[in-house]
Amino acid sequence: MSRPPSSTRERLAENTARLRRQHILDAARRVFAARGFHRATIREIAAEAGVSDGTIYNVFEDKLALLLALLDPLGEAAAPPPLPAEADPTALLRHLLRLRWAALTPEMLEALRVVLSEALVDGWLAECLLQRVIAPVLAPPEAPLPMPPATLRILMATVLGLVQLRLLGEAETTARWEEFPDLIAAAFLGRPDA
Amino acid sequence: MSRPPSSTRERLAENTARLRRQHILDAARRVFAARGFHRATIREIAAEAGVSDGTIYNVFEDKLALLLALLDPLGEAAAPPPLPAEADPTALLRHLLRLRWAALTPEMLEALRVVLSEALVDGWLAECLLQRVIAPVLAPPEAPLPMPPATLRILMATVLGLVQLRLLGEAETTARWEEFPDLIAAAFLGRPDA
Amino acid sequence: MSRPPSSTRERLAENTARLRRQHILDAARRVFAARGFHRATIREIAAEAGVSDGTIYNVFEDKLALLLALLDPLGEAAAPPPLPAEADPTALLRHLLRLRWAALTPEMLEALRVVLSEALVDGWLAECLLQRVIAPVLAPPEAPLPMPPATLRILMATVLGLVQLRLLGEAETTARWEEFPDLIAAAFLGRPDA
Amino acid sequence: MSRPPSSTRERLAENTARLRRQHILDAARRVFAARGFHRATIREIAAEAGVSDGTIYNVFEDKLALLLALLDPLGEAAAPPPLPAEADPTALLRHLLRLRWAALTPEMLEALRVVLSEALVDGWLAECLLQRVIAPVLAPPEAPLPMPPATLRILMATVLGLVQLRLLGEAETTARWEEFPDLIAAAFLGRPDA
DNA sequence: TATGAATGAGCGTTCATTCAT
DNA sequence: GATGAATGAACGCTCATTCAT
Repeated sequence: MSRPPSSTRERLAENTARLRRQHILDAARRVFAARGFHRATIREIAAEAGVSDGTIYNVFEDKLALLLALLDPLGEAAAPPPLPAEADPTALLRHLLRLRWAALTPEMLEALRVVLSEALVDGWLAECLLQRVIAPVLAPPEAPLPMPPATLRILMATVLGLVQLRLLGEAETTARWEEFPDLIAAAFLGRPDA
Repeated sequence: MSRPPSSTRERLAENTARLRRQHILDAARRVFAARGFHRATIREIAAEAGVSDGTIYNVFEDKLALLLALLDPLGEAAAPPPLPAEADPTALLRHLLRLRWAALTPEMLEALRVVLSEALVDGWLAECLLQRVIAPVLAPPEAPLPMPPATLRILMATVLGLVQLRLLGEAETTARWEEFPDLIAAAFLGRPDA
Repeated sequence: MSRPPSSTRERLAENTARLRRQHILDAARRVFAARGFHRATIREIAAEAGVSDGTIYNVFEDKLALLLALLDPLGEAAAPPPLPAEADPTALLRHLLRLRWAALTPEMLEALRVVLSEALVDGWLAECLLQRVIAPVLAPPEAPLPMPPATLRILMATVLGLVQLRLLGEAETTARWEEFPDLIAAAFLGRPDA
Repeated sequence: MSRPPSSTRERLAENTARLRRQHILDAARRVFAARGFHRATIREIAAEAGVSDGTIYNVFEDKLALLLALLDPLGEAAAPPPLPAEADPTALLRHLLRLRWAALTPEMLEALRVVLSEALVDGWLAECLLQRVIAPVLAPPEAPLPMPPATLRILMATVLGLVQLRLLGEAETTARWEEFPDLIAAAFLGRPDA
């Protein structure tokens, strides 16, 4: 009855579906971050996304699936991009930290807020978080900066803890957020002049 | 039945009340830690404490008040005990960290689990946590180890992040938990040969 | 603070609980019979019973438990009372059928309506119905009237079918309801003068 | 693309429509029988029929119309076929019952399962069932076997009750299903020596 | 005409809180 | 005080039905 050949039509529908999915997911991330996983209601998320309750269930299995879907971009952020051939370990660490910092967009922080919150009291989600987000950082396929496991944990903990302080709204942490990559690198390896 | 309450009886009643309050609070901490604040029900907590639902409301305003009450021992732990007159900054930092570690009893970790989880998504609780627990550490009345604010945040974040990793069940962090005070001190100030 | 010793108080509470349970069950039977199991809502039943939704769940596990509880009086009705020492098989059969008929009170018919309706499309409920209601009739501990199994089924089916016709509102069946015990007995064994 | 519809094409389309209708109805019967009217979803029926949800609504008004449509073949089965000129009433009754039994195909039993289930709790459907299926049996245009109305009800009830016992899964009834026409005839009219 | 995503009313159920005893 | 049954608002989720394509 209409012109477009099925493959075009199909691709259009697929695209629409992907957009709708992302649209709902964005709404979920915002509402979850603002209210927490349990206080957020499906109706709120649906309203934020401009769809009806039922539509969410056409795309996601249930409320928990919305939360799990927020993990995906977190995992992708763990992939180490470029990789400069730096000689100086401090400069290399600083570079790596800046990359991490660049990945910590407001959206990412919103997602982390709710995922961390829930993972603290949900063992299964904690495991997902560890395997899909934290493990790739702790054991990268080709670590450019060799480091003993415990030190790696300490470094990871520092980043994680600063994210936490910022999410809690600690004033100084928020105000000087951009300085931390350099400061951490200096605190850990640096101070050649100290 | 008898009117004139003796002071002994009053003191007894007061003691009983305090005990009951602590008893309920212990139960709340355990149940909150095991199930999370929202999944935990007043009924579960009452059962764990061996009292009836209504009794909890004789002692606490509402469910949130139970959570807030868990903050108190956290705040007390921030008070810096003894204080040795150490000359070596690394040894001093190590000592301070060991004190923190000693304060992180299983009960404290249980309380942190639920308080951190909820504070991430409840601004008001986050503020309470910052003022009553984190601020005392970040700006101790008499800092024995002078440190710029940002560095203090980094140190705090490292501890907080390790607590988080442990609460998430990260294997290596849990296994080597006791080593971290020394490792952190070494990572931050150590390297006498660097 | 009050007079009645605990055993009296307990007995009172127990009695109240039993009454409330029966009250809710009566309401459920009426609403289920009028609307069917699935169309009936917990809210309707609660309103009919004059309690709130939640109260029903203090007494019954879930909606299905209300339906299952309707089976109990049906099972009790199967117990064969007195037992006259009749010589004439037709008279004995007539007597047994009259007993069955007497058990088919309006309340019993309401319960049968919804239980039969649901058992037809729910294998598990059908099994419950067979074991708890139908089996005791088909294989009574001491059958006063020896009968081959197939004949017993036919007799049972006749009763069941008449109940069904009446529940469907078949006019003639409803109008002459009271005559059926005698008519069935005559049709099966009787006609000494035919 | 071409306007003038040939009568052949029209007939083809009509045939297709009839086939699709029957196809959907078969699927509905199977799904209704397996899950019950209310538990069955339009989506399940559509999947079973291999069409989409919307297509069902092109053919049937709504979900209830699917159930009503299941009544039609039940009514047709009531039409008395051949009719042998038997002299012996028992043989005649046996013959009639065998005809009924032959009509009780698995498909017919599936339809009866859901129609009886729903008619028990839906007065309007019960009326349809009585008028279109039961009445033709109770008052056949030319009754070959004269019988008083109450006896006719008893006979009908016996058949209906056996169908019910079988649908409930009563083991003996299912196992000896084929014997019942003869057994009923014998029980009602038999016993030449009585 | 066939499709299947969108809709949203309405369901069963939970649980913090109250209050008569 | 202590109790625990009663409450009812609010939740996650379902699914008959519609309608743009």
